[in-house]
Amino acid sequence: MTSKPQTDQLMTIGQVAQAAGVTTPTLRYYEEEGILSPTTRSRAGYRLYDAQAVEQLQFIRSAQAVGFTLDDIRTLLSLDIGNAKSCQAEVQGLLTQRLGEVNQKMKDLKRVQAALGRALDQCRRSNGECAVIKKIRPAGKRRR
Amino acid sequence: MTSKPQTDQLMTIGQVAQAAGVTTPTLRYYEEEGILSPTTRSRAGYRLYDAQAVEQLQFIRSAQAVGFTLDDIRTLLSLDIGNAKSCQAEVQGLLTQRLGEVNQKMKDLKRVQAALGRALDQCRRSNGECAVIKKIRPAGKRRR
DNA sequence: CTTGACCTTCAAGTTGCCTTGAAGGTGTAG
DNA sequence: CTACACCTTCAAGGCAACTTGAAGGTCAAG
Repeated sequence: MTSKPQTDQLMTIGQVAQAAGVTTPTLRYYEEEGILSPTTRSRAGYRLYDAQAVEQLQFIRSAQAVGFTLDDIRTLLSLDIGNAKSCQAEVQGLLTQRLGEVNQKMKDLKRVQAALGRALDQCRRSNGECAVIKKIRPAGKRRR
Repeated sequence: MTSKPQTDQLMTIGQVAQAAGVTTPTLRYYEEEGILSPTTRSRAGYRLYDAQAVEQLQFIRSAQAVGFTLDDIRTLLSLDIGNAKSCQAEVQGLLTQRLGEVNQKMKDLKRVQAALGRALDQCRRSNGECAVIKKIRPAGKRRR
Protein backbone atom coordinates (compact mmCIF):
# COMPACT_ATOMS: atom_id res chain seq x y z
CA MET A 1 0.00 0.00 0.00
CA THR A 2 0.93 3.61 -0.28
CA SER A 3 2.86 4.72 2.76
CA LYS A 4 0.70 6.75 5.07
CA PRO A 5 1.51 10.47 5.09
CA GLN A 6 2.67 11.80 8.44
CA THR A 7 0.35 14.78 8.26
CA ASP A 8 -3.27 14.59 9.29
CA GLN A 9 -2.97 11.16 10.86
CA LEU A 10 -5.66 10.11 13.26
CA MET A 11 -4.75 8.88 16.72
CA THR A 12 -6.51 6.64 19.20
CA ILE A 13 -7.49 7.91 22.62
CA GLY A 14 -4.48 6.25 24.22
CA GLN A 15 -2.03 7.91 21.85
CA VAL A 16 -3.54 11.33 22.37
CA ALA A 17 -3.58 10.84 26.13
CA GLN A 18 0.08 9.87 26.08
CA ALA A 19 1.05 12.79 23.86
CA ALA A 20 -0.80 15.33 25.97
CA GLY A 21 -0.03 13.89 29.37
CA VAL A 22 -3.58 13.14 30.46
CA THR A 23 -5.46 9.89 31.12
CA THR A 24 -7.95 8.27 28.80
CA PRO A 25 -10.88 8.60 31.24
CA THR A 26 -10.14 12.32 31.33
CA LEU A 27 -10.45 12.50 27.55
CA ARG A 28 -13.77 10.65 27.66
CA TYR A 29 -14.90 13.03 30.37
CA TYR A 30 -13.93 16.02 28.21
CA GLU A 31 -16.00 14.65 25.38
CA GLU A 32 -18.97 14.14 27.66
CA GLU A 33 -18.59 17.72 28.86
CA GLY A 34 -18.44 19.05 25.32
CA ILE A 35 -14.90 20.34 25.70
CA LEU A 36 -13.01 18.18 23.25
CA SER A 37 -14.55 15.60 20.93
CA PRO A 38 -12.79 13.10 18.66
CA THR A 39 -12.81 13.97 14.97
CA THR A 40 -14.46 10.68 14.16
CA ARG A 41 -14.91 7.05 15.22
CA SER A 42 -13.49 3.88 13.73
CA ARG A 43 -15.87 1.24 12.42
CA ALA A 44 -15.53 -0.56 15.74
CA GLY A 45 -16.41 2.58 17.66
CA TYR A 46 -12.89 3.64 18.70
CA ARG A 47 -12.48 7.39 19.20
CA LEU A 48 -10.10 8.90 16.63
CA TYR A 49 -8.46 12.31 17.15
CA ASP A 50 -6.41 14.49 14.80
CA ALA A 51 -3.11 16.12 15.73
CA GLN A 52 -4.83 19.39 16.58
CA ALA A 53 -6.39 17.69 19.58
CA VAL A 54 -3.02 17.55 21.32
CA GLU A 55 -2.53 21.29 20.90
CA GLN A 56 -6.02 21.96 22.16
CA LEU A 57 -5.35 19.79 25.18
CA GLN A 58 -2.22 21.77 25.91
CA PHE A 59 -4.24 24.95 25.82
CA ILE A 60 -6.85 23.40 28.10
CA ARG A 61 -4.23 22.31 30.63
CA SER A 62 -2.54 25.69 30.57
CA ALA A 63 -5.82 27.46 31.15
CA GLN A 64 -6.66 25.07 33.96
CA ALA A 65 -3.27 25.53 35.57
CA VAL A 66 -3.90 29.23 35.97
CA GLY A 67 -7.31 28.80 37.50
CA PHE A 68 -9.84 28.73 34.68
CA THR A 69 -12.66 26.24 35.08
CA LEU A 70 -13.67 23.77 32.39
CA ASP A 71 -16.78 25.85 32.00
CA ASP A 72 -14.69 28.92 31.19
CA ILE A 73 -12.57 26.89 28.84
CA ARG A 74 -15.53 25.44 27.00
CA THR A 75 -16.73 28.96 26.32
CA LEU A 76 -13.31 30.06 25.12
CA LEU A 77 -12.93 27.06 22.83
CA SER A 78 -16.41 27.63 21.42
CA LEU A 79 -15.10 30.97 20.11
CA ASP A 80 -12.70 29.03 17.94
CA ILE A 81 -9.61 30.42 19.58
CA GLY A 82 -6.59 30.29 17.32
CA ASN A 83 -8.43 30.47 14.05
CA ALA A 84 -11.36 32.62 15.00
CA LYS A 85 -14.00 33.01 12.38
CA SER A 86 -16.86 34.02 14.61
CA CYS A 87 -16.94 37.67 15.56
CA GLN A 88 -19.77 39.73 16.76
CA ALA A 89 -19.79 42.62 19.18
CA GLU A 90 -20.84 40.14 21.82
CA VAL A 91 -17.91 37.87 21.12
CA GLN A 92 -15.49 40.78 21.16
CA GLY A 93 -16.90 41.87 24.48
CA LEU A 94 -16.48 38.46 25.99
CA LEU A 95 -12.92 38.17 24.71
CA THR A 96 -12.06 41.58 26.09
CA GLN A 97 -13.55 40.66 29.43
CA ARG A 98 -11.58 37.43 29.58
CA LEU A 99 -8.40 39.28 28.67
CA GLY A 100 -9.14 41.51 31.64
CA GLU A 101 -9.35 38.45 33.86
CA VAL A 102 -6.06 37.21 32.49
CA ASN A 103 -4.48 40.54 33.33
CA GLN A 104 -5.81 40.31 36.87
CA LYS A 105 -4.35 36.84 37.15
CA MET A 106 -1.06 38.22 35.93
CA LYS A 107 -1.10 40.64 38.84
CA ASP A 108 -2.02 37.87 41.27
CA LEU A 109 0.78 35.73 39.95
CA LYS A 110 3.27 38.57 40.27
CA ARG A 111 2.16 39.14 43.84
CA VAL A 112 2.81 35.51 44.69
CA GLN A 113 6.10 35.61 42.80
CA ALA A 114 7.19 38.68 44.72
CA ALA A 115 6.28 37.11 48.06
CA LEU A 116 8.23 33.96 47.24
CA GLY A 117 11.14 35.99 45.96
CA ARG A 118 11.22 38.10 49.11
CA ALA A 119 11.12 35.04 51.31
CA LEU A 120 13.88 33.33 49.40
CA ASP A 121 15.97 36.48 49.52
CA GLN A 122 15.62 36.83 53.26
CA CYS A 123 16.28 33.13 53.54
CA ARG A 124 19.61 33.40 51.75
CA ARG A 125 20.55 36.58 53.59
CA SER A 126 20.22 35.07 57.06
CA ASN A 127 22.08 31.88 56.29
CA GLY A 128 23.92 29.75 58.78
CA GLU A 129 21.79 31.17 61.57
CA CYS A 130 18.62 29.24 61.91
CA ALA A 131 18.93 26.39 64.37
CA VAL A 132 15.42 25.03 64.18
CA ILE A 133 15.02 22.29 61.63
CA LYS A 134 11.52 22.63 60.31
CA LYS A 135 9.82 19.57 58.98
CA ILE A 136 8.66 20.22 55.46
CA ARG A 137 5.91 18.20 53.97
CA PRO A 138 6.80 17.04 50.46
CA ALA A 139 4.39 19.48 48.82
CA GLY A 140 0.96 17.82 48.62
CA LYS A 141 -0.50 16.41 45.43
CA ARG A 142 0.19 18.51 42.38
CA ARG A 143 -2.46 19.69 39.93
CA ARG A 144 -5.87 19.73 41.60
CA MET B 1 -19.27 46.04 68.59
CA THR B 2 -17.35 49.29 68.34
CA SER B 3 -18.23 51.01 65.12
CA LYS B 4 -14.75 52.40 64.42
CA PRO B 5 -11.80 50.08 64.97
CA GLN B 6 -9.09 52.46 63.77
CA THR B 7 -5.48 51.74 64.66
CA ASP B 8 -4.21 48.27 65.36
CA GLN B 9 -7.64 47.32 66.54
CA LEU B 10 -8.89 43.78 66.46
CA MET B 11 -11.70 42.97 64.07
CA THR B 12 -14.55 40.48 64.26
CA ILE B 13 -14.95 37.77 61.68
CA GLY B 14 -17.62 39.76 59.85
CA GLN B 15 -15.42 42.84 59.54
CA VAL B 16 -12.51 40.84 58.22
CA ALA B 17 -14.75 38.99 55.80
CA GLN B 18 -16.12 42.26 54.51
CA ALA B 19 -12.68 43.82 54.17
CA ALA B 20 -11.24 40.84 52.31
CA GLY B 21 -14.26 39.97 50.22
CA VAL B 22 -14.86 36.49 51.56
CA THR B 23 -17.69 34.96 53.61
CA THR B 24 -17.58 34.21 57.32
CA PRO B 25 -18.01 30.45 56.87
CA THR B 26 -14.98 30.56 54.61
CA LEU B 27 -12.95 32.18 57.38
CA ARG B 28 -14.06 29.52 59.87
CA TYR B 29 -13.15 26.89 57.32
CA TYR B 30 -9.70 28.42 56.90
CA GLU B 31 -9.17 28.26 60.63
CA GLU B 32 -10.26 24.64 60.73
CA GLU B 33 -7.83 23.91 57.92
CA GLY B 34 -4.99 25.63 59.71
CA ILE B 35 -4.60 28.30 57.05
CA LEU B 36 -5.57 31.44 58.93
CA SER B 37 -6.43 31.63 62.62
CA PRO B 38 -7.75 34.59 64.61
CA THR B 39 -5.20 36.33 66.83
CA THR B 40 -7.39 35.75 69.85
CA ARG B 41 -10.94 35.30 71.07
CA SER B 42 -13.16 37.68 73.00
CA ARG B 43 -14.44 36.64 76.42
CA ALA B 44 -17.65 35.52 74.75
CA GLY B 45 -15.75 33.37 72.29
CA TYR B 46 -15.87 35.68 69.27
CA ARG B 47 -12.97 35.32 66.86
CA LEU B 48 -10.79 38.44 66.78
CA TYR B 49 -8.36 39.16 63.94
CA ASP B 50 -5.69 41.82 63.52
CA ALA B 51 -5.23 43.94 60.40
CA GLN B 52 -2.56 41.61 59.04
CA ALA B 53 -5.24 38.99 58.52
CA VAL B 54 -6.71 41.01 55.67
CA GLU B 55 -3.37 41.14 53.89
CA GLN B 56 -2.86 37.44 54.38
CA LEU B 57 -6.30 36.79 52.95
CA GLN B 58 -5.42 38.83 49.90
CA PHE B 59 -2.34 36.73 49.41
CA ILE B 60 -4.39 33.56 49.84
CA ARG B 61 -6.96 34.67 47.28
CA SER B 62 -4.27 35.69 44.80
CA ALA B 63 -2.54 32.36 45.13
CA GLN B 64 -5.84 30.54 44.73
CA ALA B 65 -6.77 32.59 41.69
CA VAL B 66 -3.70 31.34 39.86
CA GLY B 67 -4.29 27.73 40.71
CA PHE B 68 -2.56 26.99 43.98
CA THR B 69 -4.46 24.71 46.35
CA LEU B 70 -5.10 25.52 49.99
CA ASP B 71 -2.64 22.78 50.77
CA ASP B 72 0.06 24.57 48.77
CA ILE B 73 -0.86 27.83 50.41
CA ARG B 74 -0.74 26.42 53.91
CA THR B 75 2.80 25.27 53.23
CA LEU B 76 3.79 28.66 51.84
CA LEU B 77 2.28 30.51 54.78
CA SER B 78 4.02 28.19 57.21
CA LEU B 79 7.30 29.50 55.84
CA ASP B 80 6.33 32.91 57.15
CA ILE B 81 6.24 34.52 53.74
CA GLY B 82 6.78 38.27 53.94
CA ASN B 83 8.82 38.30 57.09
CA ALA B 84 10.66 35.03 56.78
CA LYS B 85 12.72 34.01 59.73
CA SER B 86 12.89 30.30 59.08
CA CYS B 87 15.54 29.26 56.62
CA GLN B 88 17.18 25.94 56.15
CA ALA B 89 18.47 24.32 53.00
CA GLU B 90 15.20 22.44 52.88
CA VAL B 91 13.16 25.61 53.05
CA GLN B 92 15.27 27.26 50.38
CA GLY B 93 14.78 24.25 48.17
CA LEU B 94 11.04 24.35 48.59
CA LEU B 95 10.89 28.06 47.87
CA THR B 96 12.99 27.63 44.77
CA GLN B 97 10.78 24.82 43.61
CA ARG B 98 7.66 26.88 44.13
CA LEU B 99 9.19 29.79 42.27
CA GLY B 100 9.72 27.38 39.41
CA GLU B 101 6.05 26.49 39.47
CA VAL B 102 5.15 30.15 39.44
CA ASN B 103 7.34 30.63 36.38
CA GLN B 104 5.59 27.75 34.65
CA LYS B 105 2.25 29.32 35.46
CA MET B 106 3.54 32.57 34.01
CA LYS B 107 4.17 30.72 30.75
CA ASP B 108 0.73 29.10 30.88
CA LEU B 109 -0.88 32.44 31.50
CA LYS B 110 0.99 34.02 28.61
CA ARG B 111 -0.11 31.21 26.34
CA VAL B 112 -3.73 31.84 27.25
CA GLN B 113 -3.23 35.58 26.91
CA ALA B 114 -1.70 35.13 23.47
CA ALA B 115 -4.56 32.91 22.33
CA LEU B 116 -7.15 35.40 23.53
CA GLY B 117 -5.22 38.26 21.97
CA ARG B 118 -4.99 36.46 18.64
CA ALA B 119 -8.69 35.69 18.66
CA LEU B 120 -9.63 39.25 19.51
CA ASP B 121 -7.32 40.54 16.82
CA GLN B 122 -8.80 38.32 14.15
CA CYS B 123 -12.19 39.25 15.47
CA ARG B 124 -11.57 42.95 14.95
CA ARG B 125 -9.88 42.42 11.58
CA SER B 126 -12.84 40.62 10.03
CA ASN B 127 -15.47 43.04 11.22
CA GLY B 128 -18.74 43.70 9.54
CA GLU B 129 -18.59 40.28 7.93
CA CYS B 130 -20.00 37.71 10.26
CA ALA B 131 -23.67 37.16 9.74
CA VAL B 132 -24.28 34.45 12.26
CA ILE B 133 -25.24 35.77 15.63
CA LYS B 134 -23.82 33.33 18.12
CA LYS B 135 -25.53 32.94 21.41
CA ILE B 136 -23.05 33.56 24.20
CA ARG B 137 -23.65 32.19 27.64
CA PRO B 138 -23.04 34.84 30.29
CA ALA B 139 -19.81 33.24 31.41
CA GLY B 140 -20.56 30.55 34.02
CA LYS B 141 -20.06 30.99 37.72
CA ARG B 142 -16.85 32.76 38.54
CA ARG B 143 -14.17 31.33 40.85
CA ARG B 144 -14.23 27.55 40.78
C1' DC C 1 -36.23 44.04 78.62
C1' DT C 2 -36.87 42.99 74.06
C1' DT C 3 -35.27 43.33 69.29
C1' DG C 4 -32.17 42.38 65.64
C1' DA C 5 -27.77 41.97 63.90
C1' DC C 6 -24.14 39.87 65.05
C1' DC C 7 -21.53 35.71 66.79
C1' DT C 8 -20.96 30.34 68.17
C1' DT C 9 -20.71 24.97 66.97
C1' DC C 10 -21.84 20.91 64.46
C1' DA C 11 -23.44 18.38 60.56
C1' DA C 12 -24.84 17.70 56.09
C1' DG C 13 -25.07 19.15 51.20
C1' DT C 14 -23.05 20.92 46.71
C1' DT C 15 -19.97 21.59 42.75
C1' DG C 16 -16.05 20.69 39.92
C1' DC C 17 -13.07 17.44 38.12
C1' DC C 18 -11.87 13.70 37.73
C1' DT C 19 -10.73 8.27 39.17
C1' DT C 20 -11.90 3.54 39.69
C1' DG C 21 -14.37 -0.63 38.77
C1' DA C 22 -17.21 -3.94 36.26
C1' DA C 23 -18.31 -6.28 32.12
C1' DG C 24 -17.28 -6.83 27.68
C1' DG C 25 -15.71 -5.93 22.41
C1' DT C 26 -11.31 -5.33 19.01
C1' DG C 27 -6.97 -6.22 16.76
C1' DT C 28 -2.51 -8.10 16.07
C1' DA C 29 1.37 -11.30 17.33
C1' DG C 30 2.79 -16.09 18.07
C1' DC D 1 -6.80 -20.17 18.34
C1' DT D 2 -5.16 -17.93 22.23
C1' DA D 3 -3.03 -14.11 24.54
C1' DC D 4 -2.80 -9.61 25.44
C1' DA D 5 -3.06 -4.82 25.16
C1' DC D 6 -5.96 -1.96 23.60
C1' DC D 7 -10.75 -0.01 23.17
C1' DT D 8 -16.10 0.49 24.64
C1' DT D 9 -20.12 2.00 28.12
C1' DC D 10 -22.12 2.74 32.50
C1' DA D 11 -22.02 3.57 37.36
C1' DA D 12 -20.07 4.66 41.50
C1' DG D 13 -16.52 6.74 44.38
C1' DG D 14 -13.43 10.49 45.98
C1' DC D 15 -11.35 14.83 47.19
C1' DA D 16 -11.09 19.99 47.57
C1' DA D 17 -13.28 23.96 48.87
C1' DC D 18 -16.88 25.64 50.17
C1' DT D 19 -22.11 26.47 51.28
C1' DT D 20 -26.23 25.83 53.83
C1' DG D 21 -29.00 24.79 57.81
C1' DA D 22 -30.21 24.09 62.61
C1' DA D 23 -30.04 25.57 67.26
C1' DG D 24 -28.52 28.76 70.15
C1' DG D 25 -25.40 32.62 72.70
C1' DT D 26 -23.95 38.00 72.80
C1' DC D 27 -24.59 42.83 72.79
C1' DA D 28 -25.62 47.86 71.83
C1' DA D 29 -29.91 50.41 70.65
C1' DG D 30 -34.72 51.60 71.56
